[in-house]
Amino acid sequence: MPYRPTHRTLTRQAETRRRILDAAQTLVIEAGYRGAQVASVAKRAEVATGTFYRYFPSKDELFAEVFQLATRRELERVAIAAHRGGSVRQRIARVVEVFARWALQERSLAYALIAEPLDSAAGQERQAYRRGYQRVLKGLIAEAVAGELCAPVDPAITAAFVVGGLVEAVLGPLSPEAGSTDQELQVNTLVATVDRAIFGDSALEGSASMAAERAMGRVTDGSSKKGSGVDGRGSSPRGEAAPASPLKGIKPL
Amino acid sequence: MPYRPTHRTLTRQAETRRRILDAAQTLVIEAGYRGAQVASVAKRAEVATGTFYRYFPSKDELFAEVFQLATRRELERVAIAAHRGGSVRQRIARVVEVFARWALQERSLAYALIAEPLDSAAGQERQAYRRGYQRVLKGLIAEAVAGELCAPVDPAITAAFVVGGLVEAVLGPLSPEAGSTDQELQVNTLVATVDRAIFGDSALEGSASMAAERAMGRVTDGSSKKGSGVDGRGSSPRGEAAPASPLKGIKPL
DNA sequence: GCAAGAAATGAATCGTGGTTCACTCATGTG
DNA sequence: CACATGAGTGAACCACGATTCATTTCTTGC
Repeated sequence: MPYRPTHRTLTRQAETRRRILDAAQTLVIEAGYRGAQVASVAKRAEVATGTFYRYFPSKDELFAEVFQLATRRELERVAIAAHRGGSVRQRIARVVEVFARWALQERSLAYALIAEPLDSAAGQERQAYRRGYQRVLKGLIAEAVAGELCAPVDPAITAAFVVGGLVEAVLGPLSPEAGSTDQELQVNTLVATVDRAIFGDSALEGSASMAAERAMGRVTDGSSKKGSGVDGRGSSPRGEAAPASPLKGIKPL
Repeated sequence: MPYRPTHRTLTRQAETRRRILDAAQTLVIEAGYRGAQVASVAKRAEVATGTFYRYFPSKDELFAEVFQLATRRELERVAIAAHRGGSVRQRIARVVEVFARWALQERSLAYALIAEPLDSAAGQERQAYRRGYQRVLKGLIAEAVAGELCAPVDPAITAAFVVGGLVEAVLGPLSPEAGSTDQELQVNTLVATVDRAIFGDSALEGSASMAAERAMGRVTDGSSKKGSGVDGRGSSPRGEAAPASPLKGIKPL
């Protein structure tokens, strides 16, 4: 009975599998899901396209796994942030902080993971992050409502609102210039905004992450006028209170 | 010089053009952009595919126009809501209300217009709505900040946050069951949430739309416990304050 | 070294969907 | 009516990208 996979062989195969997964993730980060064709992934992993199908049944399966790995890793961090001690309010602030910091840091991956348009594909899998994140927030908000720490808002709707808001605010204009803004400041702004959306504007009590307090401190700081320098992109020179036609950029026709 | 288009001919051509546009919009509403291939549009408009290219240079151009028409129509309504009298706070509430009500009513169109993943295509055009809507809110928020009616938040970031939040909260789970929730209630909840996110939780003063006040009134209504019946989808039976693992639905692997 | 499989390969295949084009039909003009 | 020219047609074409498969190249056990 000639041939039976030996240890060395199995090891090499495992390595190949990992190489393909890595190549896929790298490509997603560099070029988005759209730029990650099977051919490119295979090339990057230094195998032939045919070999790819020896390790994965389809492209979808591959990316389902890629997204799952990244998603799981990140959701775990968020979950931890949600459970480490402190008041609900502090925990919410921490969760937002963890998310915002990660998204700003690993912008490309975060974008591919939760914001990039991908029609069919592993789209289902991809939504796991959003859903999971929403679930964490929903739990925290429900806890706050139950403890009468905030107005009796609907946890599900509010959680959805917050997640959508964060994603848009952080990843919305995925313009070329990435580090154009003071990250720290942006994170604090978002923490404060979420805090206000859920708890209103009474001052944050405890300590812990302090992020919210810091940002809100800026707020009561009489020196600031508005605009505050954080702009998301150096768009309009002034945050004019003027109407600013919403139809700009839309051809009259 | 034989032949020169007569009036009747020109009229018929204009009609054909409109038929194609209508067919395209209808298809987008019914099947999303993905289900709107040139062949389908042509068939629906009762012309041959070749004829289509006699009226539009490309599929992209067609949908750019389709999106533009819908976008412009809707943005105008929002802009009007933003300018009709009342305090800034009231106007913001009205803008949110107009948006939310429209999105809930014309769910499919709204989804295709601002939430459906569409990779390349007329994607640029499509973003016009989001951007325009953001611009309106940014203006209003800047006005509020200038008048010191709210904390000196960053108008751009806050506007992005609000738009993203609304889109997610209204169109996020575009599940089959559309009218599963009390629309009015959902609108009020959102108006209240946005109001809180921008102005904190002091009571809304004026009158006008009153939507926010109504929703906030519910809030101080001692009878409601939490959950409030509005859930976005009949997910978990109870909005348990418990952790609720965020990793649910993600295979261990 | 050698035969029996397994693994790797990449060119060919297939499906999808936008775009073209050779042709027919309709409509004006003299 | 006869002809010129635009309009309409739909089958063919093309690009792109996932998947397959006949062929070649290892691996293993003797």
